[in-house]
Amino acid sequence: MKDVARVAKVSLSTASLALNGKPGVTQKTKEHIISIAKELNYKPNSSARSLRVSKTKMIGLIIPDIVNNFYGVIVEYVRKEVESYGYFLLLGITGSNSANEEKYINEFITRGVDGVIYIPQLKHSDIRYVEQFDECKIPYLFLTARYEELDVPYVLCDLKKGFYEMTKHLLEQGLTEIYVMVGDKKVDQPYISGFYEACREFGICPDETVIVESSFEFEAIQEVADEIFFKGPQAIMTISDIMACGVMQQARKRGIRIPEELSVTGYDDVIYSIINHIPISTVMQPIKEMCVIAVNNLMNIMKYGIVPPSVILEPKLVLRETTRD
Amino acid sequence: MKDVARVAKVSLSTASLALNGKPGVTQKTKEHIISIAKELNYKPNSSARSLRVSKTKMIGLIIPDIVNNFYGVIVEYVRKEVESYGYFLLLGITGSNSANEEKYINEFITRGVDGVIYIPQLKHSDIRYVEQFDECKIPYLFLTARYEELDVPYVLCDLKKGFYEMTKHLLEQGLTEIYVMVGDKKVDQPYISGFYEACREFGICPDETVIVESSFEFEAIQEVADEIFFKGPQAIMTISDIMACGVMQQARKRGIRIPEELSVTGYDDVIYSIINHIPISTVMQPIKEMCVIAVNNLMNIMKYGIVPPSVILEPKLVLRETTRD
DNA sequence: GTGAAAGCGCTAACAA
DNA sequence: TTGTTAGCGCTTTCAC
Repeated sequence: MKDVARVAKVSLSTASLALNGKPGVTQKTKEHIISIAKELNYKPNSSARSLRVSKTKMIGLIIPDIVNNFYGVIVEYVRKEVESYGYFLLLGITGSNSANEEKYINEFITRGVDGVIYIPQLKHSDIRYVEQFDECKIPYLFLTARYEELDVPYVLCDLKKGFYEMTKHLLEQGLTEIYVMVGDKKVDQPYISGFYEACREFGICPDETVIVESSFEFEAIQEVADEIFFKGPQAIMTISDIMACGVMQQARKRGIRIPEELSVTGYDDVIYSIINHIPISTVMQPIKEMCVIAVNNLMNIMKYGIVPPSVILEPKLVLRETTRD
Repeated sequence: MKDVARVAKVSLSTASLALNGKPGVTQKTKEHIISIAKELNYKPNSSARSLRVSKTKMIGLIIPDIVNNFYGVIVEYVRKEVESYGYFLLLGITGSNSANEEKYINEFITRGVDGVIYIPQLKHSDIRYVEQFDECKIPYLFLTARYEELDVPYVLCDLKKGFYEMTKHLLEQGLTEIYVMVGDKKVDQPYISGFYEACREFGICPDETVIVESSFEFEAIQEVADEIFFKGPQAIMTISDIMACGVMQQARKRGIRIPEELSVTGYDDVIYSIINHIPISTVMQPIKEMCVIAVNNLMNIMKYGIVPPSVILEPKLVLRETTRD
């Protein structure tokens, strides 16, 4: 910038004002300076600017896993929204590992992000990590999750309700032998509650054995599916579209016809449910809306310090071909 | 840091040395300083450091699309590798849009990344954008692509060879009515060349009508598939696993049995080919290897200024259930 | 409307 | 081994 100022024969401060489009410079000198800057191929140094103004124009986003399409979509929407505000997105991918979550929290603080959108997988024991953001006065909010013990704004979709609706739909079709495949009974409690609530309304009360856990490894899903098949299920509900894919593949190996002999449902309504050879019935989370609201709310905290109310969005059934009509 | 130094009763520079683990400080004072820093919850300011040392410890990665699993996997491997060197990954997602590519090139320069890994989709007319990196002396290399007119190191997988092998495999099974679905005939020339080379070896020379273009929209793929079905194909080869999914879904709608009546092949060997109800035969790109080599090569340029030779890796056929044995 | 100068937090050369 | 100091590139207050 020094060079630009020198060549344009103005002072450093005038150059700065002009290049940042701030008032206090004649239209003519401004244009002159800008043209010189272009000529010299001037590129501002954002480290210097950040140091000076204590703002980096960066927003951090912490997600568990980028390979999963669900988070890929989130990244895309958050990025678009964040950039529309003139910010740049910094991505932290934790692999659902608490230590990594802490690592990225620190990384973001050190790099000086102006705000953070956080999809936590933090165990309750490690929850205090996030308070670092409070100490450093960095605005943040949770996306797709919340912790009752923490007074942090969040935006998420009502998982329990989605699972409740899907269960109800299956029950209404007269299906009773329903099994539920989850990742972790504790973590996935909302889905399980939704399931039991619907059952209760239909006057049935399946015991705990219908809830089965599986890791998210594709082979593991298939093995667990096999175990369920053994019990003669009429329907297998899962908590993610990719799980549903695993169940269906195994069903094919066993010659079980879908949906005639077995209904299978996913959750999230991401690409896996759409591209599968037999499109999968699932529960839609309004991902785009969640992301837009999250970014807008964060911006409000950043700009005006007002903390907007947390929001819980409605899920929606998407019935395709793995359930009967 | 000033506070840390004051509380520890040492000078700023001593604190700096200690906190950065540099020699020139007694073990004892060092530990003392570090403990004080922890107590005060000191977090270094990387803007200041970057400004001072003209290094940001950030690597930029430019990709076309994060929703696509192929790039998601790349991000994951590149991130892991980059972080093992103590760097932080900055992501630029262009949506295959030249203007966005330029935007991120500038963004990365302004933010001062120390190096860039670039998956370009740049039209040849816009190719000069990348020379900005040269002007700013920022090391960079291409991943999954190269431009003959540019003397920039690259690492990629031999697309032509992969398609050649798959075509040969199909031909060996006696299939002759083979159609090829590409995105853009120009861009996807390597695949097409591989196809024709294999055909030539088998003494056949299909005319140009067997090569059909489709956008990557899922509905578009299905429509194009329908058009091909009309011509009575024995096999449809595609250039991506997700395209193969689209073809297969449409085949199901038309009651065409796979692989008995129709062989379908994908490309890349990413998650879509694995989780599909009928697992898809495809061509594997050694993504992990590509990423590791790319990062290592970039580091070598950054550290020693030596430009390692570009590399072209071998693809591998992965035969699953959408082709006959 | 324009310029001079201070200082953001840190590192590194040099002095002690 | 430790301390003093200059300066990285930029913004912003204040004087002119």
